[in-house]
Amino acid sequence: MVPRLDALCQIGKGFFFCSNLGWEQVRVGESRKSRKKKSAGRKRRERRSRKKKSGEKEEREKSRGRKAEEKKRKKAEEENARKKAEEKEEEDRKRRQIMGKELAKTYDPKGIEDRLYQKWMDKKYFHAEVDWARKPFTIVIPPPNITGQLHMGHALDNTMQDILIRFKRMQGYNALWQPGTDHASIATEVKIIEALKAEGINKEELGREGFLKRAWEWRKEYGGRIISQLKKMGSSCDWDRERFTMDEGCNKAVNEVFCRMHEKGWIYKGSRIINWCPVCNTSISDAEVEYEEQAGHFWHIKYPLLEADGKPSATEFLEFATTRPETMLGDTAVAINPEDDRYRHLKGRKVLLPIVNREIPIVEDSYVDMEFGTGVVKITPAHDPNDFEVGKRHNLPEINIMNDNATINANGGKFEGMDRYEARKAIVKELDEMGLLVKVEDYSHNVGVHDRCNTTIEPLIKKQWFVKMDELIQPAAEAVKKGEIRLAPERMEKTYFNWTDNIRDWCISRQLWWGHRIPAYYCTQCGETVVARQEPEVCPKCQNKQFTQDPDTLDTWFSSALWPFSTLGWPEKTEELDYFYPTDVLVTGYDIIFFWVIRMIFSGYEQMGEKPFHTVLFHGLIRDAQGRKMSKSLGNGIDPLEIIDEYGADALRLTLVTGNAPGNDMRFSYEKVEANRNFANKVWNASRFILMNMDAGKTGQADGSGEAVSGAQADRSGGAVSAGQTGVSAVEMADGKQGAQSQPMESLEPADKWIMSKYNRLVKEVTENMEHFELGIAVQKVYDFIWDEFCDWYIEMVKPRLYNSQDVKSRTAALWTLQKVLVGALKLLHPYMPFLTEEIFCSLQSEEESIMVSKWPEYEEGWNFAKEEKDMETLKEAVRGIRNVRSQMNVAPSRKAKVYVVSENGDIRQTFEEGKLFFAALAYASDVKVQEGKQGIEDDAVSVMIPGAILYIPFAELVDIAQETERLKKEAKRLEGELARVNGMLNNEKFLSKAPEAKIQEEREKLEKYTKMMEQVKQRLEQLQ
RNA sequence: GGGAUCUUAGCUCAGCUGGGAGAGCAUCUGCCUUACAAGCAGAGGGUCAUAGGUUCGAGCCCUAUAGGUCCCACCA
Repeated sequence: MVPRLDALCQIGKGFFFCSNLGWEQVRVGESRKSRKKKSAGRKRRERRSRKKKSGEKEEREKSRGRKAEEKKRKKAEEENARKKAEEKEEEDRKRRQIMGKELAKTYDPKGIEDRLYQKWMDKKYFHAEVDWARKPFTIVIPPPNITGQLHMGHALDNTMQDILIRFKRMQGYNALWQPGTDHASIATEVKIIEALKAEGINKEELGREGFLKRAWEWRKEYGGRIISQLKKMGSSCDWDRERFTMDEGCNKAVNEVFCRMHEKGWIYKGSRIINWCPVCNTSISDAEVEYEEQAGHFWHIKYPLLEADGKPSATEFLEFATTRPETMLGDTAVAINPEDDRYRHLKGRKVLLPIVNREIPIVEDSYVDMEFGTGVVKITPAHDPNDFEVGKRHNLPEINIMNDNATINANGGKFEGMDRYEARKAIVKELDEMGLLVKVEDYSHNVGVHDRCNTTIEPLIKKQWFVKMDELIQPAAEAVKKGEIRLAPERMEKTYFNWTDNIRDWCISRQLWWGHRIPAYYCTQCGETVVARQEPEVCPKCQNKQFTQDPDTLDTWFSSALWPFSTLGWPEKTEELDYFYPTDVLVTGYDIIFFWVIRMIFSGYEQMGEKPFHTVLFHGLIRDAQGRKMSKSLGNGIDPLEIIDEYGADALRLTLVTGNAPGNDMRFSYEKVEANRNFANKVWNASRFILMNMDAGKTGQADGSGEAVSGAQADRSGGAVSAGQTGVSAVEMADGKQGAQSQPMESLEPADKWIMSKYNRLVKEVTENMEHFELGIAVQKVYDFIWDEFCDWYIEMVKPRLYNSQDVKSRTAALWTLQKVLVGALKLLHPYMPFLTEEIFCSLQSEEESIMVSKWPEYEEGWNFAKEEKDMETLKEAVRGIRNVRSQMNVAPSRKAKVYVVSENGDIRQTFEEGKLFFAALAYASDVKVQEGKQGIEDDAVSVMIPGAILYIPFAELVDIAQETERLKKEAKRLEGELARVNGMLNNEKFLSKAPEAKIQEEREKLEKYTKMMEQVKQRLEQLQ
């Protein structure tokens, strides 16, 4: 039966509830209050219908945009200037439509994001050209795989890079973010093979040529996907410079490096034991092997000792245990520790390898651990890395018993053709029958698997190309030791040194087709190997003219290692290379320190003679809400694009970089994104408020869209007098375009100076944090400033001034400050939330065409106002105190009450006088009386203590004297505690003699403050009695 | 086996060089106050894993212990 309406079905991660209203998605495991749920559902419905409308509008806007584009092209040369103005006007108009009207009460990133990104692209803001007059700042992108889809890891990585690059760009650096993609040799090849399989084609049938053709087609089809996804994130990469690890230039770089290192003797071909993946049919490097705990068995086996007459003993055996009995086919010795007394008598004797019937020696090697098992080890040099070493030391033969697909080869005698696990069974069975199997234990051990396909790797001896590491690694280790390259967080250095100190030669050849072909050529006649940049013409040995190229390709990380300079044009001597290299910061996950970071560093030093970057900024993994790794197999991955679609790119970006220390893993949750989306909305609304008040002045004037003002505005601008005079932008004022108002300082009120002072310090701190790569801390400060200080306090303080059309000067100063601080805060926020900030910025002012190329705010000594800061804190404390008391007594905000401020301190009285207007509004006061004594105040008024003043609120019918006394006693107790603490410190001679003077002074001031307050409380208590 | 890291409010985590414990979410109370209910105002909630030590002073530095996570090496 086909489910109709109201059917519940599961698709992907979420449940979709199908009703005749449409589809609603409710996330699993979400616990919400039903009230909230309902309202959220309503909201969603509203949003949907809104979306629909704006979708239509978008279409209209788009087609309008297209027409404008065409016109633009025609008139381009002659009317450039005029058109620019027109464009701007059009943009402003659109924006006003969105922001000014009631329907835009919430920030909707849809439509805005794509439009702005297109604008940035059109204006070429991302593009960087060599310019010696300016300082460069360069980041090379960790090239995403062409097989890839954007996942949360990319999202984090690229957000961090974009934040840094936008920050530096605004600071005036010539910022280049060099983008590109990685051919990802094995990962891509595996995927193509899968795709071919689905078509019933196998790789060998297709042949190398055909396969590569397919691979390039693949690249064409999927290579661009992740790029377009990065654009959705807002990444400001210089797309004109996009590169690919297998493009012509990178190819050239790879060949050049290979040849140079070969000439130096640092690349060599040799027979070594390597990690072989029998499924991918290729060798892989040590770094590509992962260890997995697997339940297996421990087979205890004994080999008979050989008697003097060459016959196997029936009584003497050598017993040992193994996890891979099948490898016995390749055993060429049995080893004991030379110190082992138990086997002293066996030195020099031989054992008979059963089944194979091969005589093999007993060798002595300190590698054998006497404590472990029986202290006897079978030695299979061809199939175990340790045994290989032992074999080399004792000149043992290496017998390879396996084919490349992990079946037994001819050396395995009758087991030939069997799979390794089949052979294992058969051999164990046979040994058991021969009475040579002592016992079988369950055993859990680590098994090496290929990180790409999870196949158990097989150590094999193969001829492969290697990079000799011991010398190459030295400058790389030194660089970090000396601090020439800084790893952040610092602890990553230990991981780094762990690798440099234990480096082994790097196996770089892969038996794959998709990748850089090794530039080694073999003479078809004499077999001579020639490594050259191009195919040689004649064999230097036998003059033959025919060659075959080495069929192998290079490890994919070989080309990635050259990325910081190959993308800038190396090996050509380009100006870019001169100018942008060394790059500045590399941002990446700590999981590829070994794969990539170290290899870039030694390649940089070796090829360029210089570091590739001065700082590596590491980030952690993004986990799911339960703390699990996001993975395909678990199906717990969250698609960043879905998040962008629902909450906007800015909210996602902010989520990824806040509340998380550098290098630490992070749990991803929808709640966090939601909170940040809410912040975007907060910024949007604060801006909308300011914009409305600016526009209030302009309505009725030139602005044609003036009739669309909201009700709120209409109410306020009722007095047409003020309007025309106060419609002023911050930029206009700051630039002195408003005559006398060009010196706003004089007209600023204490509240204005307070927020300016706070803002000024914010600029300083945020800039410092960002320069130290403390991205999370920096944005947290901006967030707190905007929400807590600017919105919750300053905007509220200033409202009465904005609504009062009589005092033009005061209103103008408030507007100027609002705009100045908002624009500044938006700039600080821009690297994190580029879309939102750009959209608002362009609406707020008409001078600069984009926030992303505007100037980063600077700290200014002249904007510090210590006195105003202190005074405002006093007022805030008074407001909080009153709100607190009212809340405790359950007084509705609509019920205003008179407030008396009593203080003997003239300065404090003045502060309250000056702030009277907003103080009354914030403290729900019908009237504020500031006085020295307590004349006219009823005894039963509620009192609030702040340092230096007592506030009285006469709430006669509400006040319960007993309750009030109780409250004051509580306060007294709290103060008592504080006083005890401060006195404890100040009476401690050691503290006085050793603590810094500033700290002592601080405590003294506190003592004074608390003492005063204590007096006030006591006084008041007496009055109440 | 070697190393790193974490343990802070009910949950997720900040807390930079030691100087009176913070945020978001959740909870409770009151508010549709003319920017924002995706909001406003207020409140509750923590022996900063445990035990020692250094210091006038420790969430922060040192040592040990317990538990979690991760990396490296690898057990034949």
